[in-house]
Amino acid sequence: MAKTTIKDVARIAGVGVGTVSRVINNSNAVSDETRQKVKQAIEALNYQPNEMARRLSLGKTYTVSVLAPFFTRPAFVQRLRGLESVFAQSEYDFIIYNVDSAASRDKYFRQLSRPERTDGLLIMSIIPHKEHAERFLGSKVPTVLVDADHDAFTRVLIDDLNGGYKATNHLIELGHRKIGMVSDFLLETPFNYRSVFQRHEGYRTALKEAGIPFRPDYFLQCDVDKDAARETAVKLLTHPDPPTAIFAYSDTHAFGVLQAAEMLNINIPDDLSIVGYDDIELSEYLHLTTMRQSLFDAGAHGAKLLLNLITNQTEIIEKTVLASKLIERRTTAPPTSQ
Amino acid sequence: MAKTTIKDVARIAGVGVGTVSRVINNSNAVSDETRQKVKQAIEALNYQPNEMARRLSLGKTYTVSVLAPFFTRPAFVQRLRGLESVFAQSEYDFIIYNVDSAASRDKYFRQLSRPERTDGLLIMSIIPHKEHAERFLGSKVPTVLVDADHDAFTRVLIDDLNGGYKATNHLIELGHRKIGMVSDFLLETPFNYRSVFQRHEGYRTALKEAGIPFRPDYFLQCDVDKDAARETAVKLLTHPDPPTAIFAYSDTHAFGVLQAAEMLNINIPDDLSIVGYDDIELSEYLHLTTMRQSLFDAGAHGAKLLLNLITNQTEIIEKTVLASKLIERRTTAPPTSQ
DNA sequence: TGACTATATGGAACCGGTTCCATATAGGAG
DNA sequence: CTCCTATATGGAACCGGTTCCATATAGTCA
Repeated sequence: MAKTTIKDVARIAGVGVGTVSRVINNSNAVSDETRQKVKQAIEALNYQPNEMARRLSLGKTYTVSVLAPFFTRPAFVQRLRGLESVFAQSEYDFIIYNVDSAASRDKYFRQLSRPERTDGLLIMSIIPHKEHAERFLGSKVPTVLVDADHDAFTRVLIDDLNGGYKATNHLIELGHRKIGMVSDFLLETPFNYRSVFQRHEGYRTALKEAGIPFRPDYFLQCDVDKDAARETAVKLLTHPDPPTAIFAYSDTHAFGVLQAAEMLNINIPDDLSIVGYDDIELSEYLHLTTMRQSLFDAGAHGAKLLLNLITNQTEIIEKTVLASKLIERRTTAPPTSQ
Repeated sequence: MAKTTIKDVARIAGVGVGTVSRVINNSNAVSDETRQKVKQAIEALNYQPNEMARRLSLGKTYTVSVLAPFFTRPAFVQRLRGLESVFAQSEYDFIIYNVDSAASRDKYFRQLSRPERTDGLLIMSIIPHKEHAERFLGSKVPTVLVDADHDAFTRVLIDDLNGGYKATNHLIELGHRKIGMVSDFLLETPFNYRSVFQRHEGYRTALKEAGIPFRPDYFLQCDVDKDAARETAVKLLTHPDPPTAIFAYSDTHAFGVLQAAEMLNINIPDDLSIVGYDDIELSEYLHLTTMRQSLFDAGAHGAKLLLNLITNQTEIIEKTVLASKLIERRTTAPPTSQ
């Protein structure tokens, strides 16, 4: 059986194509009688409109593009779940573009900053440069940032500054004075993680308030990768004057630190306290004290904002900041020695 | 600036639209001279063809649909990574449809079994019923199954039968005779996980070969959910005659069992051995002995098969079976008591 | 009853590509 | 030099919808 088109329906129902179209989009005035005829014809032919023709005609893509670096990392997956829960209810498909290099980022930014390519853009954890930002704003593609800050865009943020502060302060309140941080790279990333800066900033603010000087030798940077974090943590823990507590940029980093401690026979939490960040699923198993951020909510909220932007074409820029919360488990305790 | 179309390019280059189209699709014979003129015009106008118009005209969607239940579970995410690595290189977008109920499965199956809706279908861990299978085959939408078995489709499988066998046999070789299994639901799922049956089958075969009778009271079923698994494991471990070893359907199940053991002060691996399945990232941290399956490879291979099917329209049905491999860590040991 | 208005409907034009077909031109063979 | 063929190219028709515009019909009011 050949594809059935709107013409077939019109013929069977004995009406014009315009009328069929009106029935499908239940728009305007169509008499009940005609509506019935058309609906029966649609039923009889098992007709479904061709999506591509519809999109071309309407000048819409009914597609939302999600740009995410390393979308399979636990924190991203949680946010994706949030996105999915919203987009699945809408008439928009969402396509994930995995950004794993500056080159792929630029390629996707170039391709997707055209309204004829996508109806909306959701960018995760990548701060657009000046050049990119101008392109997006000029192109009028509705854009929402999640976990990336830029004044010109509607965005959903986690209060990483406060989160970094609270994590560090928790260690200080337990009595720690020698507090290291294992961070993601502060400068050398093509993705401009805003959260890296902010958590670092919060860490330093907490130290400062407590009158603890910042020690560059206590602040090490490495990739979001358990093995890299383990090696980095080994360096920190074999320091001649090692810290008694470590704030890790992510739970993944924290797991590397845990592994390093295990290798070096350092007892957790007696000889070393660890605070992570994210509260991914895994963290509960490992009893990791960590900062919980509502990743699912951040994703879901970002998706809602984007759909709203698409339908309402508003110029209003919204900034939502979600809080993180300390979840105390078993990797932090007052320092024993010293 | 208004959208630039192929007509604008034709006008600027002083040629017809047909010629521009030929240059874009670098097809057929176009003289070098003309080709240059057109390319310059494209460059000058920063022209990019409208994807929707192209798709309508070609009668293709350039879209591949991925159906996955619970796509954020670790095992699925790993497979998705594999898919992404292949599709990103191709000209196809891939759209993920999250199947979380029989209703959503049926809805997506109905929608997507039309060639005008999608160019290809990749179904994960869902075995199509007779009715669905017929629909797909009739519709001629190229379809590949990953982790789901059906004679009529090209598919990528893990050898779960052998995997279940090897996992159980490992416990038997260590000297265990009282071996329980914490499984996913064998019957009550709308998704027909093939792997559930197969691992169960492998488990029973290994027992049988060792002359150990199957005990229904040692075989418990629950969702792929750490908390559910914990509760189920508690039941098993507070049995009057508890098993000395447990084979868990998934690593997620295994973590629930680990938690239950911790709650009940049962020592791992001295008082209880545990084997999981999947070898997700988390498993290494927890030193879980488990069956590693190459999830990434399964996804990547499935994607390649699908692209191949789309371009070559072959009728040949391929069946690929990937092996699982025992990774021995620290949750298995010979039984101490009895 | 006639004029005017509101409602319902058919169908052409359009969205922006691709492709087929007709035609023009150049080059080669006889 | 003429005829034939291969190559290059322009442009109409088409993909399958939506929407605007023109028209027909029914209903309202004086």
